[in-house]
Amino acid sequence: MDKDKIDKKDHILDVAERIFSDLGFDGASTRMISGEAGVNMAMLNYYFGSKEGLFLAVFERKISSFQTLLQNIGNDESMSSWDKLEKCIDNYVDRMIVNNCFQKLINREMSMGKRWDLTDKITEILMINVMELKKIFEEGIKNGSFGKGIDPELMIATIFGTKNYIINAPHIASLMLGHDIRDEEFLEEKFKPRFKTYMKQLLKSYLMNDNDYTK
Amino acid sequence: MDKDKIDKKDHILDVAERIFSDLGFDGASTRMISGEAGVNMAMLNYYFGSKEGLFLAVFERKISSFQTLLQNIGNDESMSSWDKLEKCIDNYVDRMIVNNCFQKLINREMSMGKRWDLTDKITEILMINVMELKKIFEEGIKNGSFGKGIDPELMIATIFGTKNYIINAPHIASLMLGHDIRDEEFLEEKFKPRFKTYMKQLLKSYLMNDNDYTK
DNA sequence: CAAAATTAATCAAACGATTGATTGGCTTGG
DNA sequence: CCAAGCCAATCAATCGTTTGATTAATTTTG
Repeated sequence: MDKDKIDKKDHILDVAERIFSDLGFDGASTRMISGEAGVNMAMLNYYFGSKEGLFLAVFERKISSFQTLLQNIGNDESMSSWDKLEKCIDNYVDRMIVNNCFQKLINREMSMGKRWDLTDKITEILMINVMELKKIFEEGIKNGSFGKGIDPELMIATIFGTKNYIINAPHIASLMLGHDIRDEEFLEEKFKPRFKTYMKQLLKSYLMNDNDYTK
Repeated sequence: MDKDKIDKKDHILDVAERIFSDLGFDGASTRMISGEAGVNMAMLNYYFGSKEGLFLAVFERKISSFQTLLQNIGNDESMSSWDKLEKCIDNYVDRMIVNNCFQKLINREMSMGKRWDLTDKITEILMINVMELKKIFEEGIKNGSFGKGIDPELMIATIFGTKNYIINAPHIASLMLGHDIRDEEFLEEKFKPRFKTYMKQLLKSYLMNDNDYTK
């Protein structure tokens, strides 16, 4: 049956995603992935062409679920610029917890200079989110919701950067917060609300200033 | 001469630092490092014992140069809490540019779970900076300079996170800013001042609010 | 319908390349 | 001369990938 084939490919992708996330692209070996997935090594190349093809397949599957999610926030005419921004933040925070292994994987690969075709594809995807935010900021400036003196680009760096910092350095974050960040209950009940609140206050304070720098 | 030996070891460490930073531990090969350093491959093992030994040597050299560099601004009685924070930001931004290769290396290694002895060591170093900032924030809250409702821990995440985002994803950052972030002249003349200004305004807006959340 | 032909899926084995590490001998300064 | 510095050659291991054979499934044909 066709169903079985898809299930098997999906199972391979599940295993590959976990191993890639844990060990990175270089650290993960095709033998390990095939072994853990219970399939013959040659199947990886048979199905996905190459190790890199497998990695891309993992990536594409993951992001296809993202793509549509936040796409239409920006185009919603009924929301104010600030409401859109709030919605984006809620979205990012919720997703960052669920997919933190995968996010780590992306961040690691992005910081690596090599494998240009790969990073190009990742860049392409990430830039969608970036542009989405940028659009909201620029719209907000135009219609006067946000101060004229704000720096949209660096604000984006702050939004993603703060999120990534927590994800990439959970060891440090845990020490800082006085609680293991990987504890799911703590994450869900304490950290997520706190993080959302903080982010919104931080951005709001900055955005609602005119930040006039012509002292 | 002994001097020559030290110079050569140092040169190897220079090259190794750059290559490890660019390609990661797994991605960097001993042949590449030795080749680019212009020494025989066997010399790496002769000097440093192993690839991991070389990696550790890169770290220790860099860390030892850090140790002395960051002195406690926090204990200066003559500065206001805000002035201290400003000074810290200037410090971090300046340093981030100089050592961005190494910073990348640290961030990657921290996000990777393995090599615990190493991450423990890195954590120790990074926590010094974290605690320094935390002290300033808490002092500012206590003496009324900063609003009571602020979230010091997440602010720290924002400061380091924003910085790391630029460093780790220069490809994205460059696209965002419309200019290659690795262009040194642009970095020094345009980006650094802009980044400092943004950071200070962002933090100031947030800190000077009372952020009362009991709506 | 049944036999033959074709295609798809799977496997063990081996491929060439590259990895980090080691050897043994050559060179050289003290 | 002799230890330290150095290097070409080589090691076993592992890497991602390919192969050719085998089985299972599907389609075609008489």
